[in-house]
Amino acid sequence: MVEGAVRLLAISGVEGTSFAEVLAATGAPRGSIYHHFPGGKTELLHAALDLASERGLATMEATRGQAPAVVVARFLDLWRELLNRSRLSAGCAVLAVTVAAGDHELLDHAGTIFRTWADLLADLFATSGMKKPRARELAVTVIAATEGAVALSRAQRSREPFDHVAATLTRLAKT
Amino acid sequence: MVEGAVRLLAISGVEGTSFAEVLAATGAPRGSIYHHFPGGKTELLHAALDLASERGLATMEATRGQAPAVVVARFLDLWRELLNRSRLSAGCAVLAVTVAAGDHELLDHAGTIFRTWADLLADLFATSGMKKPRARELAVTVIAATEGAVALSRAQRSREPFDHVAATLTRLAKT
DNA sequence: GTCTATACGAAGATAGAC
DNA sequence: GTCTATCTTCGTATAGAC
Repeated sequence: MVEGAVRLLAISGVEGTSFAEVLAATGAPRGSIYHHFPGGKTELLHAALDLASERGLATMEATRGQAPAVVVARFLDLWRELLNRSRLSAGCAVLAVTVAAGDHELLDHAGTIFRTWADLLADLFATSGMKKPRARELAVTVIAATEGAVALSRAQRSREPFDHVAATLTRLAKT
Repeated sequence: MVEGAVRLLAISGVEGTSFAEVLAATGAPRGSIYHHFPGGKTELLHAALDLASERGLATMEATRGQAPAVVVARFLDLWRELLNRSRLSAGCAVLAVTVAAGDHELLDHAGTIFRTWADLLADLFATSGMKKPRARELAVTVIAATEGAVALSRAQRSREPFDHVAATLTRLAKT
């Protein structure tokens, strides 16, 4: 169910992620929503954010010890695969929550996730010998540019924006 | 009223941009909504997108003839001012529509706007003598990275992400 | 735990008076 | 053109049976 919420967030945004849609997409039993999520939709969204966050972190962590260019390439792969699998119809669930922002705590949660991602990326870069200020700047840029690129590619139904950004980020990571 | 819709989109997203909110924020008369917008909320959102698009284009066009670094700096100023004025609570209205995506036509409209922005930016770069492939790649990267940076700064309630991205983009435009 | 039924409110949209 | 009132739909949330 949380899995379904992440998928729906990426495709339809927060308002498209209603219980009815989640149930229809996952086949989960209607009667047990408030048994598992006493906090209702807000709690479901928090759980979805945590799941999306975990996946990003795990993918990045798997590249520890490798060169910055490899780390960046793997990060880009993650999003390229999302675009390909969904045929350009899915974006980032965390960004969806950020932009919808019905609730300050949800916005904070999304902000914390972005920060955690940047912390990990910067750490991975620094582990490869990159100086810390530059590692942090590159980490933040990679995340921001990729998030924007995924959104643009989705809106334009073309991978052109993503590919241009990926090329630029790859170059940045190598120099 | 369209003006108010743009503001609300940037702050609260599509679901937060209800007629009630728009009216409360603008003082517009309730009875005339469907007189001016027979198409209802969808039409209002399209109008808001057009207004947001125009503003971006006008700001960029004003830098025609100047060096790429100046064009990029002015583009970044636009968004930095938005973050500052709103005390990090506003984002991009076009991105808000992109992510909410209740309607395919709205998504297409948002995509067209991003493409138009990129076309203009690339043209401005090329006018300064930059080779066309690089001009296009830089244009797309500037837009994607800036959109992502604004979203991240809003979520984290910190201008750090934006400032890092701005520094990187400024460097890219100079080389 | 999961079901059905239902209460409650919010938001989009319409009708008709002025 | 703008007003008030109202209708409908939908989504969240709750209650109580099984």
